[in-house]
Amino acid sequence: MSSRGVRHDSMRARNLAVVLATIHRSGPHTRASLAERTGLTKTTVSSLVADLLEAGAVAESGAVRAGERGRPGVAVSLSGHRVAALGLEINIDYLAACVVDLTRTVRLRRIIPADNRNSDPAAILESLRALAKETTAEAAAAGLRVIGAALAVPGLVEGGMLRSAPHLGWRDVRVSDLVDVPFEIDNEANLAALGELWFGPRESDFLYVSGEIGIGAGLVVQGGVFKGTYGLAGELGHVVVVPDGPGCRCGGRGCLEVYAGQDALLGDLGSVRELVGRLESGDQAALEACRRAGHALGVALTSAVHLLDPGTIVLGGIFAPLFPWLAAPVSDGLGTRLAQMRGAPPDVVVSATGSDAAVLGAAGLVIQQIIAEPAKLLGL
Amino acid sequence: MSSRGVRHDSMRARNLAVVLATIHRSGPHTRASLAERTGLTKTTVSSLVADLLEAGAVAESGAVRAGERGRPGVAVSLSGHRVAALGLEINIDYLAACVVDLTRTVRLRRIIPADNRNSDPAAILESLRALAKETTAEAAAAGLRVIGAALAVPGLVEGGMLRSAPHLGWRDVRVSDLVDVPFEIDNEANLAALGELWFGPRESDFLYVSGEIGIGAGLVVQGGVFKGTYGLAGELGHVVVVPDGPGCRCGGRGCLEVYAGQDALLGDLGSVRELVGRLESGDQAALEACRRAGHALGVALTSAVHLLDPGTIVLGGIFAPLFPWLAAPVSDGLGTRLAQMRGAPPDVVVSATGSDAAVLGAAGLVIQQIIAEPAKLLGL
DNA sequence: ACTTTTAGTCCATAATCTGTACTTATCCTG
DNA sequence: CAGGATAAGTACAGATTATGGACTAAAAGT
Repeated sequence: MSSRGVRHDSMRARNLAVVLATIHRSGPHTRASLAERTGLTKTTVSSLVADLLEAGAVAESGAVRAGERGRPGVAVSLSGHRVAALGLEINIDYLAACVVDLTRTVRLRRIIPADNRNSDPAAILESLRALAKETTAEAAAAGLRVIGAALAVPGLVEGGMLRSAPHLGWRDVRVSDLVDVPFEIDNEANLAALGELWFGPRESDFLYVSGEIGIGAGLVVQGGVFKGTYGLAGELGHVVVVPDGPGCRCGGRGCLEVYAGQDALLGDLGSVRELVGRLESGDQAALEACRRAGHALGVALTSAVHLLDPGTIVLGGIFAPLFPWLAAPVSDGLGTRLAQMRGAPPDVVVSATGSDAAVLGAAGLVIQQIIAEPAKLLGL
Repeated sequence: MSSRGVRHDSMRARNLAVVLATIHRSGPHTRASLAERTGLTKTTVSSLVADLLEAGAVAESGAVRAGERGRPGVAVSLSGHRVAALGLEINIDYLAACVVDLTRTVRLRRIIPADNRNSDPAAILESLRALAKETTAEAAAAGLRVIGAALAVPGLVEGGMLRSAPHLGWRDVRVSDLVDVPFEIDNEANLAALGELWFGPRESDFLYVSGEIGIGAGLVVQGGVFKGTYGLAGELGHVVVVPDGPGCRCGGRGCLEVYAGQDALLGDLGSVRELVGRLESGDQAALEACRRAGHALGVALTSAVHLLDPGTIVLGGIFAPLFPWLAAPVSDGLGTRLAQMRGAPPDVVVSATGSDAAVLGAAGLVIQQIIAEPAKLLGL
């Protein structure tokens, strides 16, 4: 809770952020239109823009004629050529890194396949450090200064510490000294949801459903992920579908995960790719498995919609490739169950960012912080 | 989205709010301790406090000795003697009003019994206007200036307009000219949740469950109610308990409301009071009805906890008097279902504000706005 | 060429906060 | 009980930042 008073320097910091955020939200602006938008005077805006130019956050990009007459303004837009953010990801079977510039353009992408199940944290983190160093150097060669980084991990994060990552077999791992710029760590599902927000075609608030071995969900609202009191919100996989159904590893019964988790969907099959193959060739057992999962997903999402009221539902993770077969049963379930309560049920759409969502979200998180607090991160 | 720049006057407005909020959150402070807390200088704080004193928002209340030695400071605390807020409520069988001062002390309370089912909006609003006028006058007689009002209604509110209130039989009613101070209108369940926050013993975030004819819930997080994209969040009553259970008026099947709504609980009985009587005398049918409802509530709340992760669950509305019989089945259900996923399930407690929650929440909303923007509402 | 219009800058002024010095009030010590 | 130590609160000059009107710049229309 920010209970700090506003001093002169924080006033200026705030105004720098307001100007930068305005450019970020609604594209290139002239100083004059920025002044109108922000309610500041042209003089003040000029001075703020001068600082942002010097810091490399924005660039002038040619003349714009606003009305019919008069001197044309100079467009000021985000600069994609000076500062950048590093996104990192540790997952079950790979390490990934990406560099994203201020305009949210992906400038670099690296993936190292690896088997990280039940692995030694120290060794993996050493590889990740090397990857980060290499990627940062490559970015520097392209003229980009990496000024912040974030890491996505498949586990529960609390206070900058990885509390537990069951699939990696890690517990209470502190990740530090990974890079020599400000650094953050967050849950993969949360960051994937943000990746979809910033790198997908999303506009309004939505619920990102991430099917993996478990099923998670990230509610994106007002540009952030809703986390709950203990950071445990969004456990869609354990929403009750059948109150006295089969037992689940969580201790409950009839959870969504039992019906639509990766194990339930794949059955004897080895991979999602294999399942898609079967589905494409019309295999009845595979089609039936998808129908059942879709139905259960529809029931769980009905509860989620009543509680969270998201504008859109985005299916990601392994649900993305299965979307053609899941969409109908899910939408139908939502449609009939929600019919009377609201004009129309939320749209159910497929994730646009696919398996890159989490790394991109990590880099995007840093970009968002730069735009929210340019003075702090750009040293103004 | 506040994209306005900070000017000199908004800097001062913000600092007035910071000082007032600090006093509000952590009790009386001396100017010196306010300076330390807010990061402002003693000089600035003195000047801000002078303005707040003049506006009647705070009062000096005697000396405090902070350490062992030195000049004692003067305690500055919220003033309960100058400005106040008016809370109003329209419900099925009454109109209510209350006046609350800045310290959130209830100074006045009025209830007019009435049968408002399928009523004429104009007539009811006329009674309410009279009630508001009367109450404001009475407050004035006690030296309190009412500087804002809010109204709680049992229905869906959108953009300052009452879209629909099924139990009143109202649709698209615009409420205006009710009082001659800034005025707001909001949903009864939301305001009841806030009432519990501000007038009950709550500290952290919680989920307020309001049992009425339907079952609503308000998730209180960071001092506000989470509303969702279309303001429809918190419909706990239609969370799916049994996917192919009996049909519900919402179009779904097996919703919580079917098992734990007022109709399901009361059965042939006429009122909650009657049900409580039966329960107290050990009536088996009544006990069984409560057990069933409690079990269903436990299932629905399990889903809610997985999605929303509230720290505490507060049972209000008709669930409050039934709490002794509901608590065990609800807690047991949550406990077994949530066992593996988290250290402990959220506490399930009874509402402390009872049926006053909504009017109090309405008045509290205004108080909160005064504290959040003193410059605006106190004319500084 | 002259007017109109809009963009952007200059500079004196205004609003607000800061920092140091000062006054006030209390307790402690000898 | 005088003198010192300590802390609260105030006064005032100074620093920072935004404002507002005047000014310059660049384009279009006449």
